[in-house]
Amino acid sequence: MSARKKEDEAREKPASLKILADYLGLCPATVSVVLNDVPGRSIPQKTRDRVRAAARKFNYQPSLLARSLRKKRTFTIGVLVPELSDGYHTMVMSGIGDHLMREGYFYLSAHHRHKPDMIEEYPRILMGRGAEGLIAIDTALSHPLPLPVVAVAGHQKIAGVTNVVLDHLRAAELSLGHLYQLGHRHIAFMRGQPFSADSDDRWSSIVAVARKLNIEIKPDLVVQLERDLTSPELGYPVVQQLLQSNQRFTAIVSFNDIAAIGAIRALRDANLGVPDDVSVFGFDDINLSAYHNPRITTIRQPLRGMGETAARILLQRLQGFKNYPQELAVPPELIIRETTAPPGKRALRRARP
Amino acid sequence: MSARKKEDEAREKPASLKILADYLGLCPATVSVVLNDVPGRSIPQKTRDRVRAAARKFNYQPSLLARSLRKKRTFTIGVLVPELSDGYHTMVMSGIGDHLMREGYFYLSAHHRHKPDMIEEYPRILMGRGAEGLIAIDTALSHPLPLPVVAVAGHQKIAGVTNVVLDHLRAAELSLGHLYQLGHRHIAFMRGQPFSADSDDRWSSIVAVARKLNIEIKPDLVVQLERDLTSPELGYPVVQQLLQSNQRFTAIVSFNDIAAIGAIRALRDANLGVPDDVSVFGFDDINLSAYHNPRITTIRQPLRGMGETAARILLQRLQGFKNYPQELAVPPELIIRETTAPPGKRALRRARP
DNA sequence: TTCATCCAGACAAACGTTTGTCTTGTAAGT
DNA sequence: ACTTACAAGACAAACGTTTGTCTGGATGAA
Repeated sequence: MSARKKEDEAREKPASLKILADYLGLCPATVSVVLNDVPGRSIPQKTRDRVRAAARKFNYQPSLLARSLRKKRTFTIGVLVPELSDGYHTMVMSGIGDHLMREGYFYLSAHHRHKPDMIEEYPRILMGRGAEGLIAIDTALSHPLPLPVVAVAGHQKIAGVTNVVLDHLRAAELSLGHLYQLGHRHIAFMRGQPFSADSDDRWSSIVAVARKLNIEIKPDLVVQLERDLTSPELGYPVVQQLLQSNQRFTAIVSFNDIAAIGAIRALRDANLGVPDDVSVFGFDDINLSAYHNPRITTIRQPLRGMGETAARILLQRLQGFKNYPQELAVPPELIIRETTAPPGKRALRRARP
Repeated sequence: MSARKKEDEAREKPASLKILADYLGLCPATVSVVLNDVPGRSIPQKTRDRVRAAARKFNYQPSLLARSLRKKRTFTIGVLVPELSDGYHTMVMSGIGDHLMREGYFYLSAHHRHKPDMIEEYPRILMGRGAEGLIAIDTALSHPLPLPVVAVAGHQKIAGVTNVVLDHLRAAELSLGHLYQLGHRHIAFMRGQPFSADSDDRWSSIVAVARKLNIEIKPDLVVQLERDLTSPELGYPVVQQLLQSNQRFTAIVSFNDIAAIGAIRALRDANLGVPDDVSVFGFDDINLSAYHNPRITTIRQPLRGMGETAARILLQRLQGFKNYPQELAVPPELIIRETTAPPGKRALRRARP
């Protein structure tokens, strides 16, 4: 009986303020005042209780649409992301979502698959839907927008856009430093896809650090990722290509962990052991890197933390905080596992036929 | 100059219908009529052109808030999900997002981490925010809701909720059939966490198929996942526990691929080879299963397809389609890779000390 | 009694749209 | 010249809130 009643209530559409007011013999404004605890209004406690009881009884849920229209606050953020099923993006989104929901905001997400027309169109649509601010993950924004924007892994400096980025120089120091210390001098590199926001920064940092360490970057040992994939298949063919060049190398610096997994597989399929013959260095430290076989040595990006940071900055900006940073670099962390070791002999032997 | 102008426009907040109307010397209603191509209204082409030109000039973007309030359509869906960073959920969400955006809908997602009070609260909030329907992924809804709901991997039959589920019986036939055919008779099982919607269905299907195949399920060879994790750490300790029981088994049926990876690692750490000593059977076929070392034999759930199906059904229901199915089972697929092989000798030897 | 005060709540306008109805002005038909 | 008809657009109400102002009545003080 009581369960049945509860069920019925849950089935009903929430009542409007007017219905509630009619039922109570009050006017909608008064009901609104009570339910929102508007200060400076004198409503006797008895009436307040009646109103609250009725609200419960009718399962009243204010329409955020109407409220937003009136108050010009929606507590909604737009999130732009290239792809929903990718580990990097979802990790960042997870941090974003955590922080936003904790602060009472919701978010609309839109994925654009790096298509420029969508990247152009979605911010407008999201604004039309009341987004108060935007967070863009790995998205190549091209011009300023009339609302606060925070970009994660954005590489452009755009007015009004706060960039939350990894400290790529530090990351390159950690990765190349580690390999150098192990004794590697002949290192192959994988460059990220042109559409990926981090690609250029990460590459120029590597170039800078390699120069500092006196590591030569041979053009033949640099391969370029092209495909828009989120599976290890990404890294497989380029490493095959690398092997066919027959150049000597003892280590590969992969663009990310996913590609590193593909790289390891390509090496294995070519009968090369990791790390016995070739060391592989990942990037990101996704969930699975620690459980891959062999466990992947990598640079950890605090992805969830970057998402939270992005959300936090955006909310601060929404609250009128003016002196927001134009860029915020977060420090990477070196995670040494099993895919790196001192240079192997077979790879060298193989390179001198 | 032109670029500069374009930039300025992009910086401006979109103008309202009233501003446009004032500028044009028309009334807002007329402008609305033109921009929406309302049929049955006679507006001369000349005026139409003027209106459209002005809309472009002022970068007009209709407020979906206001429109929704008036039309009582928001083209917004609420998505309930336990966790944003999990591969299973994001894969399904990816399918959902694809279909919804293709059809001009946006979605608000909310993650609840399996907390009952949030699962109770969020649907209300999402409704308040104008969600026309809900998609719940792996979420234990407890009662009917006053709007169309589609559940992916939901295990309850609830009025008004369409369940999109995997055909678990078929999945069990495929997995156990495969192991049986290889010669396995002593099989260990991993049961999913109690809060995971699929756990019970999957288990009862396994029990049913095992009975049919005359495979005995020994209580000592059944371990229960408890922790709310999305990393392989999930499967590690339970397999250690299994090994300590010192019971003979030649194969493990894991609850999912993530846990299978943890299981493989636990076996390896106990000096047992996969599949030489013990076969491991996964579930889900996540991106990385094909690239894990060894490649994981598993059941593929068409996750993205399930997401798309869920979104499609929901949209059909929103369009007033009444004869929607109460449940829709999608067929799994057996993916044979490297973690299963005929029973190993060492595992048997080990079990008879 | 006569103000002034204050309480409780009503009233109205506004947010930005959409849509049904009404009004003008012009052109065509008789 | 007088309807009739239609084109072009104005007008108003509505969606569900919020918020500033206003009012009627009760209460208190002088």
